[in-house]
Amino acid sequence: MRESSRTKSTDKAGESTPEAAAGTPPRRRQARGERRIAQLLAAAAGVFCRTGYAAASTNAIAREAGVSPGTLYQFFPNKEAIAVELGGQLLHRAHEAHGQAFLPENLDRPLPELLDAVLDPVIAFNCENPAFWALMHGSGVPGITQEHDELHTGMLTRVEEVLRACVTPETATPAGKAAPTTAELTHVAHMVLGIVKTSLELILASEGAERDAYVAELKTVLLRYLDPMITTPPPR
Amino acid sequence: MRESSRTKSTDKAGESTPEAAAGTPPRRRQARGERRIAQLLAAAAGVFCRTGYAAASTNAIAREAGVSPGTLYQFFPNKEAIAVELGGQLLHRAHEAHGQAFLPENLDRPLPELLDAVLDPVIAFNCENPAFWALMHGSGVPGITQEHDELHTGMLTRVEEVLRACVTPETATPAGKAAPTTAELTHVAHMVLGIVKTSLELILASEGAERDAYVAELKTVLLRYLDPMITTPPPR
Amino acid sequence: MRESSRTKSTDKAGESTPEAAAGTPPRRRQARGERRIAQLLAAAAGVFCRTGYAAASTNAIAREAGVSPGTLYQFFPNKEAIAVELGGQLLHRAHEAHGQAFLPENLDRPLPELLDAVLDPVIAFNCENPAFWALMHGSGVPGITQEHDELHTGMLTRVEEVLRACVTPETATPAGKAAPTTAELTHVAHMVLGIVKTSLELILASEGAERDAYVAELKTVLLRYLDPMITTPPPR
Amino acid sequence: MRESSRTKSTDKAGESTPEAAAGTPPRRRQARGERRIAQLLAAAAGVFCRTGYAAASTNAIAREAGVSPGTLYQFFPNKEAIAVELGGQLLHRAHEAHGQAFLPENLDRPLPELLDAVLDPVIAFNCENPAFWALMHGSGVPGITQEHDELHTGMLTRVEEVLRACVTPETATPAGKAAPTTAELTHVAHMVLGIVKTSLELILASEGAERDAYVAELKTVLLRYLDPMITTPPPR
DNA sequence: GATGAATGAGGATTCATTCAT
DNA sequence: TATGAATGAATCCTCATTCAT
Repeated sequence: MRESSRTKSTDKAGESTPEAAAGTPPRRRQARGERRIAQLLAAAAGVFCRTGYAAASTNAIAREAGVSPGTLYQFFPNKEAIAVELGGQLLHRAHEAHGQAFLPENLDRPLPELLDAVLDPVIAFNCENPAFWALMHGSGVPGITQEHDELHTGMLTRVEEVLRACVTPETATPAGKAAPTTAELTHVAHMVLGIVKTSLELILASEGAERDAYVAELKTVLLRYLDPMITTPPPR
Repeated sequence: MRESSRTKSTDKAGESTPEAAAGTPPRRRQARGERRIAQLLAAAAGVFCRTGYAAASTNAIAREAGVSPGTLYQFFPNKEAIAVELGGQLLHRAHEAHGQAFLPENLDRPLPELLDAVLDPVIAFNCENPAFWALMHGSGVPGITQEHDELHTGMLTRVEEVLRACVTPETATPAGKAAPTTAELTHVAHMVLGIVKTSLELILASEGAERDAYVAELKTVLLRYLDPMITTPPPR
Repeated sequence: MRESSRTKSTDKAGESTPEAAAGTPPRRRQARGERRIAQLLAAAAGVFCRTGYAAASTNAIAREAGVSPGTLYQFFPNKEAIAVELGGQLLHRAHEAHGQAFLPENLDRPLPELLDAVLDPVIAFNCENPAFWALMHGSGVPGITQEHDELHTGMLTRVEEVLRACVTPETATPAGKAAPTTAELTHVAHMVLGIVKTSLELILASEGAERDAYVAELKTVLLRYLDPMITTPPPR
Repeated sequence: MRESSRTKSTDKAGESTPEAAAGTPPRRRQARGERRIAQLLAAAAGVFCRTGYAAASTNAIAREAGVSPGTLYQFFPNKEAIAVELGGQLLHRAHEAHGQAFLPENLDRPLPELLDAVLDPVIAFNCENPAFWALMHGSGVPGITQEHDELHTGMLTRVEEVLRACVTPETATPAGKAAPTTAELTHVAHMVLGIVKTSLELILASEGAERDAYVAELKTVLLRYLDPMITTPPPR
């Protein structure tokens, strides 16, 4: 009964139009639709942000976008699809943002710099996309949850990689440190992400100097937490 | 549109019953009411736990409690009031459970012991009252939020007090540490609570040895975070 | 997500009421509900009759019953359930009505009388329950369709039985008639039912003398159709 | 609320085109329009067949036709008009197909032959145009109903004519038969059409040998029904 | 107090129909 | 003409809340 599936035909083949003469470009229609979709997604982001996914009504989203409910349903088969699409876009941007955070060259830098390099893009992204937060936590939408879990797992993996790289077994023991097991590393990675997450909440909820203070505090926490288990890279 | 309003003042001062002599029926009435309320709150706890506050319907709560919706409304003016009351009770139990955590004598003990003393009851309480978690986070309801904020503020205050006690200005500077400002203390307290909260999520989501590992990890994080700003109490 | 399932608890245990004193009969509530259900089914019958199942709106049914849409949904989980319940009741009555039509003693009577005996109750039932018609044909509801198919198959079987009884092979050939095969009998039964069905439409659409005329015409058709293949029972 | 209204008078008188000289473009236009209409009607036939009239959406028809909804409304003022036009065309084809059935010379042939002559084209037509069936029965739309009634009345009239021709009063009484009144004739015609209709359902639902069996059965029914009231034409 | 029926506004979704391009 | 976006009323259904008994 569902029709589902986004429109977004994007087939700008041009010449394939039936009974079209020659140089008649029958696009431009898509453009309006594309704009509407962006508009609707922006509206959805706002509403999700303010009320959360569950409490957000499609009518409210349509109203926020300045269109009728029917128009919304011309582009999205249901409320969930809006969240999925928006989530997908945000996730994509998140991946991009995080991509530059985990550059290999960062691994050689001392922990404070590494934290800056990794955290700053993540924080910036979340500050610029507050809807990301609203959608990812407690949307209850399978599609979103799954994709978010993938993102989360990805970050977990990357954090673990960084940790593993910084806690090389051979250099681990001068001061009698025991190299952590894989399970321990995973726990640490979970804790790190959790700390980042909870700090992000504080950061997003504040602004200006206070926000900066929380950013600094987050870095302090992680620095103090991780420093003892890290083999400071020798000065090159 | 929202009604809010506290409910059921629960002030069973006892003396107010006019025809009270010994074990008379009138007492029965109130006792039955108390029982109903407890029944309803227990049901609400279960439903909130399973579905979250927003998705929980009053009818579902009434059904879970084995009573009719009308009966529910005999004791609570609206859905919000249930959450508020439940939150209040959980808060109360939380205070009871945590009460011993913040005993003044703990303040004199070294940080690791203090952390044990404070965190263990908190963790135990949360493990035993999962509804507490469900209610406090993501209810989005003004009434709840307020109640939760009170709890949160209370804990914040206590944490701040502990911190302030451990970081007394006069003893602060031997190693050249600058005494933190009130604002800084508040930030730290927020961070500490956030870390506890996020760790609690990991703890509640795991069990057995893994749960223990996360508990240990939480303590490690806080220890390393707070240790540098604490004036180690001199051995008595 | 659906709750489904009729209410109709009907548990008039009486004494089982919690905290009930003694002779307090806590029924009577059911009575109102039962009445409402009947009311709603009657309203549904009317609306289905006028507009057909698909075009009938639940709001229209509720309005016809003089209640709010919510009330309707207190008793029926969805539109389909109304049709199923109504269909079930009508089917039940239909079975009752048809039950007396196919009494064994009718088989010995001459064809005209047998036709009277069988058709009159069927016709009467359909005239008194026009909703039956509306629901059974083209409702598209699986539950209904299935039950109706069962009814139809039942009637088919009974007609076949009657035919088989009246066309006994041993007496079949005095005039050179060949005994029909089972497949042929089935075809005949289908035709007979089809003729009844189509005539019923004409009968239901007319009234008074015209209706009687169509009834007579139906019997004429069947008489002439079936007579040649029937072994007239010898006068007792 | 209903719009009704016939559509697309299709009066391509030809002369009305101003700039018509020979094979000029203007003609093209109309030709294209004709093609579009045919396309749309074919699509509508398919959709009506699959889902029935009520459940068929104009968007679905447009999609099936490979055009946009706007285009559809360029040729038909509303959904009803599509059904009416399609019904009209089918009716037209039906008339063409049936035309030979009611040829005057058939009236002189003995009933079995007459039945063959009349029924075979009707059956063939319905087997080849299943949409006809879907449209005519259960559309519930005034416009359709009217159109269908016209068709039905037309067939009724023809059947009545045939009957009247075969049951001429003057030749009616040799065996003591009373000439039927007009009202009686109408009833008989209705019954005949009903029998054909119901048999057609069985025929359309089966295939191969079974279908043939039902065709034969239909003819048997009608033969036995009508034979007694027909004055067998004397051999010329 | 307790019950279960009653309410009605509100939410998601559909679809015939219109409009700008 | 053709397109696809836009509309909005109408549909089914839910649920917090109230009411009669």
